[in-house]
Amino acid sequence: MSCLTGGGRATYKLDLEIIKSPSNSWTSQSSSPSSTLSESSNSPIAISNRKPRTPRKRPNQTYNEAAALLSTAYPKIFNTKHLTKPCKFTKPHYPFSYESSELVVPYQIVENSGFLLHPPLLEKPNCPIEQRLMSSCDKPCQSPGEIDSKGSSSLDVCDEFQEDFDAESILDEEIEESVNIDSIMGKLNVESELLKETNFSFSYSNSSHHHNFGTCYGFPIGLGFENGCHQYDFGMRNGVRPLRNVDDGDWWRYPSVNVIDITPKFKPPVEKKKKKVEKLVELRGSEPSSTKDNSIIKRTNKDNSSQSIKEEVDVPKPKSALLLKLNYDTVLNAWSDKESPFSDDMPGSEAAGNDVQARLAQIDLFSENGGMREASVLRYKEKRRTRLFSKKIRYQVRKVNADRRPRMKGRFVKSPNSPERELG
DNA sequence: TTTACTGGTGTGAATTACAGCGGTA
DNA sequence: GTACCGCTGTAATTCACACCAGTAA
Repeated sequence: MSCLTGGGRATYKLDLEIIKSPSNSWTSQSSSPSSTLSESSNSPIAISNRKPRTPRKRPNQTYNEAAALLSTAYPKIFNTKHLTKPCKFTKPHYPFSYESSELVVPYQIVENSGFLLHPPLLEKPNCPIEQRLMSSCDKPCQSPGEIDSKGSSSLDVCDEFQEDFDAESILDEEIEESVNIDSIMGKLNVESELLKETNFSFSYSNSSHHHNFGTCYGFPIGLGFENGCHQYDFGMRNGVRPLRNVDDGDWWRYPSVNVIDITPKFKPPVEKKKKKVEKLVELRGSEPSSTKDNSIIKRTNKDNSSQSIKEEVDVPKPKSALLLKLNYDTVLNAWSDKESPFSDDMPGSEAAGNDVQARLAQIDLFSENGGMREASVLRYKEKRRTRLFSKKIRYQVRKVNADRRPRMKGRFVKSPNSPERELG
């Protein structure tokens, strides 16, 4: 290596290029077509008819360009000063993977979108459900890095990820927070009209909006659980999800239930052709009965009250007896006197952190009001508050010495004041 | 006397993005 | 002829780790 360094940096690089290229083959200095020439076997002068490859964009370049474009077009909304270095893309998780039991609902984009979720942008969308569905349905290939807020608000997630991203911690978070009952308790304002022919169209209506949506993965919704006068429908993970019966204030920040875990798994179709044939048959033969055969639950909520009127055309009866029974009133009562676990001030809050132990001591773990859960949440918060991601320096003096030590290409070299040199 | 530790850089493995190609409808 | 899809190969990028000398433990 040292013998190649004669002519300075440029020569050094050129020599390396020549060495790395196959012998007797002339490679152009442009980076792209080398493979084309090398493929042309023996002839040293091989002319390729292939169209030269277009310059490749760097990863995240498209993202950055889009961000710049958006900031140019809408400087008030997309502020480039919040544009942080995008995180490395992770493998997209496929929401309907049948083996997956992950508790993620991919409707929020966190990674690589720091500026997109920055507080100025977090305005209430005009069309709530559309917003959700667009992130889940209209993007068949999940944007990498999409994660679910899973128990924390959008703002929390945003801050969390801007501060530090730790998959293990997220896993811990999900485990420790366990089942998100709170999201299950949401009361629905969803009116779903399903299954016209083979398409599932989701519709939603409240006092001011009514939206229809097209096919979304083609999964029927209507699976739910009953409790007293309520019947709860579970939207599919990428479809319509339960909405809280709250005022329009923060509904879009709330987490949702992962329906995959409570939905009977069924196998994907084996053959596309067969499916198409069945589809045609169904279209031709069973149009009148399609609305009867499929579960359709109409739910209207005109007065926005908790007692939503239910028009049940045909009660869904899941074949498998996987039905979640939830004592809604009891859960509500249990949580009524507790503040939301997601509304705390996170890392910076020293007072809250110092208070954790005291609060833990006061919690009756075996009370019927969920003391175990509160303790678990507090432990988790304390753990998250005190976790370290940076390198821990155990000996500060060694750091000082290392900083003073001379280096050559990052490696320590003998200092001019070393005893050996003095002796020599 | 031995060993662990300290930080910046180089390097190879791993990962990701994407153009190009062939097959099919 | 065209569009779509899946596969393959390559370039670009990220990541983890070794390396080095001096010194405290």
